[in-house]
Amino acid sequence: MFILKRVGCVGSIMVPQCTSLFVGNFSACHCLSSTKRHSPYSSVDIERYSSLVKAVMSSKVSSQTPENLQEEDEHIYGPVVKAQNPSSRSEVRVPKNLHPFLNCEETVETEEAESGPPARILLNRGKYRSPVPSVTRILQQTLSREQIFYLERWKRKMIAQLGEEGFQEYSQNLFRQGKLFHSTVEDTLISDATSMDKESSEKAEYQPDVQGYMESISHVLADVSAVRATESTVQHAELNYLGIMDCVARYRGVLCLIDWKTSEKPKPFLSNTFDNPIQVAAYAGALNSDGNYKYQVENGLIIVAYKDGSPAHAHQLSSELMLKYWSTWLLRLENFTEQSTSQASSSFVEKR
DNA sequence: GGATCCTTCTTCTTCTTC
Repeated sequence: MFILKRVGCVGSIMVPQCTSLFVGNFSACHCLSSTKRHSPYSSVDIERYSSLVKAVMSSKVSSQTPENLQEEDEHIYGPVVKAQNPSSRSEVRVPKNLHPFLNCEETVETEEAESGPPARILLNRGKYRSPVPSVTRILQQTLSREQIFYLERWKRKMIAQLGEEGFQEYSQNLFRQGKLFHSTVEDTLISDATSMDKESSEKAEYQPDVQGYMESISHVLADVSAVRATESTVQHAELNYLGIMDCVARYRGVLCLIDWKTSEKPKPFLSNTFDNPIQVAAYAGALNSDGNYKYQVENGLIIVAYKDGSPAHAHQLSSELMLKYWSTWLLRLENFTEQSTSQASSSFVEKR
């Protein structure tokens, strides 16, 4: 098989640059192309230029072959992760335990008093790792092979650019900005909820690092009302997981579980947000089963804020979408549980 | 004071033709 890579120009002669398989067999390649249509190659005096063609092909200008490209890729990005075959991909996996998203025993009570400061239930954990895993830990430990591959590749690229220390600094800075942004949003929401004069906070001065992000979400904040909870712990007793949700409030009149995000890249589509919708569904499902909250949520909202102040993207998750992501969450939870049990049993065997 | 936990982010691209 001959693979035509690109057409280069040498002097006034058009020379097809093929992979190494092509070298020394110009006529065969020529025949392939001439069967389709009359091309400029047909007028090339093959005998006369064969040495030139060989010289060009053996030069170091284009020494790439599929073999060394793969080698190079493996060196830079690690071994190739093969995509799933279409038949297995089309199979729709359904969680074994299709737990309801809404707690049917409780009535969906959303009309209760919505004034006063928002609830904030702090995480109260023991001294050592609790047997209840968190949403973040579960999502991190059940990433797909594809996600792990792209994340690792990105990390290697960044380290190549910034160096190990530079990358550490860069990551820490992203986390620091994210945390600062979250606490600033929370402060703003609490002060808006407790203050009668909402206008005053709209002209607030923020720390330079979050000024752009706050500007970015200003149009979203204008649509947020009746904040019921901020940075509050939710726990699903039956499914055994917990987490800290960002916010519950009305967005354009609809009660939503809101997750604030910062991003360097624009994320105009929900698909750009990776596992964020699953995270939101996981928190909402936990909240709906958690007796500390006297209401339930059926909708979600992911707000992606940008440092340059450009308008944040707001991805609203309808109740149908939330159910879809709830189902995905249940699968991830199942995977996590299976992993934990197999790890526990293997360490038990090792100890014995 | 030290250790631990939950978060905070990061991925989905690369060349052919006008």
